[in-house]
Amino acid sequence: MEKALQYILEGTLQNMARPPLFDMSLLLDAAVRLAAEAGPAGVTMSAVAAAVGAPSGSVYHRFAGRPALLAEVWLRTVERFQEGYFAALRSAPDPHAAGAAAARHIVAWSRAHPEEAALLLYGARDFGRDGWSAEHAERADRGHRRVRDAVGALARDLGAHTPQDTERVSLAVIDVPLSLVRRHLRGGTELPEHAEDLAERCTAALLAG
Amino acid sequence: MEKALQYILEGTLQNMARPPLFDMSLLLDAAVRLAAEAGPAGVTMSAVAAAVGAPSGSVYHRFAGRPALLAEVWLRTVERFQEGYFAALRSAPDPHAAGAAAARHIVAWSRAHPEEAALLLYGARDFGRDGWSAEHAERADRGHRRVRDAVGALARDLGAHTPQDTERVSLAVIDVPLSLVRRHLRGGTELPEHAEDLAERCTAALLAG
DNA sequence: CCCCTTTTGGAGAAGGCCCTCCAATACATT
DNA sequence: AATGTATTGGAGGGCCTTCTCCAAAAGGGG
Repeated sequence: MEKALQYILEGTLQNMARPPLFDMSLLLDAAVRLAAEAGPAGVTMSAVAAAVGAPSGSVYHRFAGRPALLAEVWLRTVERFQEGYFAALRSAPDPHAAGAAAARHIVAWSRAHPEEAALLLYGARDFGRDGWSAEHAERADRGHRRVRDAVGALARDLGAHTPQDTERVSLAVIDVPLSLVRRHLRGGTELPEHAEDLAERCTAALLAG
Repeated sequence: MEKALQYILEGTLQNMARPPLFDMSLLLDAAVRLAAEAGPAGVTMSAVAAAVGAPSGSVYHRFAGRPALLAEVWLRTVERFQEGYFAALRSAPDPHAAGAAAARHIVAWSRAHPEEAALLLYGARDFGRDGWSAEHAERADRGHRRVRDAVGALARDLGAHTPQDTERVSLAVIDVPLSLVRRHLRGGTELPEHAEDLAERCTAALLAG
């Protein structure tokens, strides 16, 4: 009865069907693992299937093709990250405090989700963005705009006037913390305990200077 | 006669042979172009051959295989970049001035060599470093150590004591300027005129703070 | 117990890529 | 002109990947 309700909510009226053994999130989890290990090139349809023990048909049942799979794994990761990132950016009325929270969030989230963070260090282009469907491209654009607007608002709160000022704020609250993460993830070492402190300090220096 | 001298200097004694139509640097140039367009995955042996109109045999005559080609294109690019980078780091006795020069060099070099700069935004791992020969791995290690030592020396001149201080200096003179380049190269826009100024300013803020 | 639907399980075609191999070639020297 | 050598030019095998297709399976609802 509860299952039925769930199916109705999802739009599946009529009769019930065989429950999935390999659902979308399971396949995406495997794709994340593969991408973290060997980069986007390692995310092949057959590798994902093999990673979860599924036949290739099941992968194609969930995703229209490799471009769709790459788009979904990239977008899910970015959107999961952004969820907390926007919250951090709005966590304080003082823009300096908000910037510090944003910087800490990037480092803390990457420490908690190292494999997904490894994905963020690539770009949508590396995940075949040029071949994505219009819907996937639109999702990516929407996320991109949201970040741009949020950082732009922060820059205004900080008294930024020129495009250079805005770019400096972007570097401070996005690129510098990400660089810190990249430095350790690429080096194979874990993020040290003080990484959040260092990120916050660098961000503050950039916002001030 | 001059050719003979050149051959002798290169160690080719004995008889002269057919001059190459597709030499190593020509093939590497094509590989750089391909990597800038489609990432390391786009650098296939057949794509490089097709890009210069050579038969695949000529590519294999120069490179033992795809891992060797990827290693050479990566190492040549990194070493070309480092050449000027070390000079900039040593261009002034004052460490703040040296850091500023280093930051400006990263941006200026990337503007002058956008395709090679696009390579630098990846990592050796993306170019298959795990499968490189011992010689190629050693070349990569040597370059890595030289950078580490040079930045470490700069950090000492700046009075850095803790590992965090050194890491902050690395961020200032390497990662922040690179992030600025990445931001524009990935966005498809050219580096603006003021990019060097912005990089220098950000680096100075990080070195101070 | 039967029905309906989704999902599984896997075979196989098509195409791309890595790499090998070898005869033909072109050229500086003698 | 003859020689010796590095290089070209390209055919082809083996492997991996993407993608299609379809019969069999599985399970909730009537």
